[in-house]
Amino acid sequence: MELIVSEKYNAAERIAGILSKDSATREQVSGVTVFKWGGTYCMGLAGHVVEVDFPDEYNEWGSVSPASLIDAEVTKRASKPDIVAALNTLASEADRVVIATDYDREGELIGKEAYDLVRAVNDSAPVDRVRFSSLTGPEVRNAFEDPDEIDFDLAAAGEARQRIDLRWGASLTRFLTLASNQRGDGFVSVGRVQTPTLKLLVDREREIENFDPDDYWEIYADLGRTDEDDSFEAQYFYLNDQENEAERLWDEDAATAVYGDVDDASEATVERVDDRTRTDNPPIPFNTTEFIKAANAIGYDAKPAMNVAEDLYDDGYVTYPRTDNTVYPDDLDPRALLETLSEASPFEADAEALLDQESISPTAGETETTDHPPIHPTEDVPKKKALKGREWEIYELIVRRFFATLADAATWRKLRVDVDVAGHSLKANGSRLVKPGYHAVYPYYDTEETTIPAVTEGDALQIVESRLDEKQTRPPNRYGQSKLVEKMESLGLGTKSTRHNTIEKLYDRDYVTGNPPEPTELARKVVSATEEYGAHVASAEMTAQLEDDMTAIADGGTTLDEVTRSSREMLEDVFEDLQGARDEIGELLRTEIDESDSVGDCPECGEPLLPRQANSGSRFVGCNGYPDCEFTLPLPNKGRPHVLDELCDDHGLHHVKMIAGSKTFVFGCPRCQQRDAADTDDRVIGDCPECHASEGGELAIKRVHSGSRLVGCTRYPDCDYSLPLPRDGELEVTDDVCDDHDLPAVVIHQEDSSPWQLGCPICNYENYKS
DNA sequence: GCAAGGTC
Repeated sequence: MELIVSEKYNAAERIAGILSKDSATREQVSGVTVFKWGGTYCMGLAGHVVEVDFPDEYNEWGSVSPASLIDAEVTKRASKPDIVAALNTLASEADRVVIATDYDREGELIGKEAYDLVRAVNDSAPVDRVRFSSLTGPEVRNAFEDPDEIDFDLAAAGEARQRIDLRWGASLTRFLTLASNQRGDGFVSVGRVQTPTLKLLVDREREIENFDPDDYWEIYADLGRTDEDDSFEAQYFYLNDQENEAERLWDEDAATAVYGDVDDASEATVERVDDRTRTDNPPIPFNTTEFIKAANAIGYDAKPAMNVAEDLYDDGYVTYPRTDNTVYPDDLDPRALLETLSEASPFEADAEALLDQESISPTAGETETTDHPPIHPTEDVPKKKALKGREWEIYELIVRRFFATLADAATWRKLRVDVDVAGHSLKANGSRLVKPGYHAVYPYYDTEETTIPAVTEGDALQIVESRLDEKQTRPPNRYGQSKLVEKMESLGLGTKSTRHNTIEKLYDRDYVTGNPPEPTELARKVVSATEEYGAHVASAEMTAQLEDDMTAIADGGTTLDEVTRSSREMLEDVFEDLQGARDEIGELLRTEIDESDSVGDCPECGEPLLPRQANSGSRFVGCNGYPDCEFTLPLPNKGRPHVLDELCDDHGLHHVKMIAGSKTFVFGCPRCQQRDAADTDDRVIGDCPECHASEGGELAIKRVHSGSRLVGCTRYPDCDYSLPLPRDGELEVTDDVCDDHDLPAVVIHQEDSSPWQLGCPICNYENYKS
């Protein structure tokens, strides 16, 4: 039996289809769907199915020093047990195995991991490697006709990255977390990619804060021939020391002097008219970064944009969305694809217009890779109704980008008019789109025109109005998500598959808030601490050096052991500095965490109250003075607590929100909640329909630990009969008793709305269910 | 409870 192993399910399906001429059938092996034809099985992995980790005895953060991770053994364990089990089952029976993972470094490593799993159960079957850069018939058949071997050096390069990232990330994260006394999920996370990315944001924020604005002046005049309708705006300019044109005047006296002359004048003379055309070339094909950039421009954040693209890929409508490639492969036939799209609404007209062009020659970017093509639509075109609104919007963007890369260039007419006013020069620029070219099929760019009337040299124009604008230089903008992705790419931080996830991680770790992402106090402190004591991990240089080392390993110039050894020596040096400054670092991180996360002051000792998590997992608000002060307040266990700005009038404490995806809710003031929970304590309203007859259980209104309310049996947990109640609003139990269930009607009084007649809790629940 | 990289 022969076994083919690919990187993912979709690729396995395609390979099986191509090699079996669509005769392959599906089969379940250890709960995994695989493909079978003749004597061949083909299965897909899910990327890495094993992951690096330290042995179990290193799991205990409290009893193992972070520095001991520097020399700890790094092992591999199955992270996708069912897929590993399926691979084991098939590999043990195989006479030959073919590794068909993606054609890139990480694919080589994933293939080598599969090889190791195969060898563990089968030491004799030959293991070949095939490489193809697109999942098309000719490419795939060619690769299988001429198989190659696994490149163990290339895989070792990937393994070096895994080990170095784990050792640096885990040891430093534990060190900073323990030094700052963080518990629960409030850990202080550090890594080769996330920390330099965070530093980009923090550095920019520092620039913005330290920015010292300068005053400057600009002078404008509205010029016209006969009436104001015809007027256009011209701006004063001069040649500076470097003989370049400049518009900004830095000296107020000079500005006022020039403005005085312009304001006094009544006429301008046209000195020069420059009329030229400019070619506006169509954009390059979508790689992941270009796609995220374009999706950003129509309102999608990086991660949601990728999620939608991945869904479209899974449905077969677009090609693989994680790619660095900006050059269409030779086997893509744009004309054939256009013809398919020309039969699909609403693309008919645009596709046909492109087919009518004299020639169809796609644009190309600078990066050409071997793993996947640029993102483009497939031959399988969905109907608009078959997609959700967001999916269609992204799908249309991808289709139109494909169109744009095949379309002709646009042409702009650029008109520049220079005039003289009292010996000063002013200029006006007009632009008109004379040939829309690719803009006709790709309407996402700004094509606003500025018209200026036709004037000729020597014309005299009236000065309708003039202005002296006082302005100030402005700090740079924060990085938006797409700018950040671009910046990460240019620095080599992360990969096409991870950059959007890294940004998401910064939000999860409370390092950034808002959009564009703004670094929090904690983020600044973490960056400061790592810059000072663990410099290497805060700098993009670490990645650059790792890339060089990986290239050397792949080329055989050095070895995995050599590279990881010298990396460990560096990490040891970092830890020598860190250990000496442990208290300082702890103090630095702790004070800031207190300020940004504090619920308020402890009523018993005045220290800050902080959201905490006990070792049991239960959440509470605890006093920073612990163990000297043991004051606590309960919190729900569902979700992560987030301290809001809003303050409680009664207790002066901040309201707390519990972040739990779609179940996110505002818990409110923890002290009020504790008081209300005590007030509503088990008000009995009737008999339990489940167990009153046999055990005497009664129904009572309860507020449970999570903060929500319910009607439940007093014999809980022996009887778990319960009925839901709304979380918010004051509860009134009326004298109105339900004939069917012998329970009183309940009314909910909410602020800003009329009372909600809930009625008998059982009737209410039955209505709600139906 | 740690990283980054795959993919779902």
